[in-house]
Amino acid sequence: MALIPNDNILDRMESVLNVASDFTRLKILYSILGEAKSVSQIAEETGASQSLVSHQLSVLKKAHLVATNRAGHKIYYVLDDDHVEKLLQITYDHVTEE
Amino acid sequence: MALIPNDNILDRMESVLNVASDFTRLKILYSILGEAKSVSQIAEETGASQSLVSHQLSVLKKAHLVATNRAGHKIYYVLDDDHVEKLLQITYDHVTEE
DNA sequence: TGAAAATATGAAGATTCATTCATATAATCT
DNA sequence: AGATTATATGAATGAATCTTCATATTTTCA
Repeated sequence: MALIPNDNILDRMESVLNVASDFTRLKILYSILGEAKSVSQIAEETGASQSLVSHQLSVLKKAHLVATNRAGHKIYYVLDDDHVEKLLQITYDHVTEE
Repeated sequence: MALIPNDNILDRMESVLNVASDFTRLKILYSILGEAKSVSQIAEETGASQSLVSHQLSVLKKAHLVATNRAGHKIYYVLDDDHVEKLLQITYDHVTEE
């Protein structure tokens, strides 16, 4: 009964979900959930290479899923807003419940 | 600070999000949100071809985002559970709020 | 200024995937 | 059984994308 959103909104929804739907990027998002981390910290914690983490962070940033704070020559990444954490939580619930 | 879920859970999360992250499939999900619809009804409402809708419904069903009820020679599709509707709502909110 | 540390970027290969077209299966009705 | 309606499936193609390797940029400090 709900109306289908217009194409512009669907395109943006597709983009957000698509960016979230990757093993490495999910690991990165969980890595910085609740605590800002630098690129090298993220690489170490996720086990992914520096180059891969940097590439994927730029994808996440373009899609506004993460944001940055510069401190010296380190760059700290954080989740962009609460929606991202909620998205992770609901997806987690969906795959773990029953 | 949150622990990164194990690889098995991340794989399943990636799969759910990936399946949701497609223009046609998003249209289909909204089409059956709140009301079961047959394949032909979905095709008409979304403007996608019968073949494409059938292909994408099978993708959605394999990922447990939709479920089916047979009635005569029509097959009615519904959202699998509440998480799917919540996933749509949060993603919608993320792209429309500011 | 030069070296070192931290991050970003470009190219390339391999894989995945959305869509279309044609055809097959399944169920209903006469 | 045959015709019709509803849905599913297989092959093929073109486009998108994840990852690695090599290199570039940026910032700090001696």
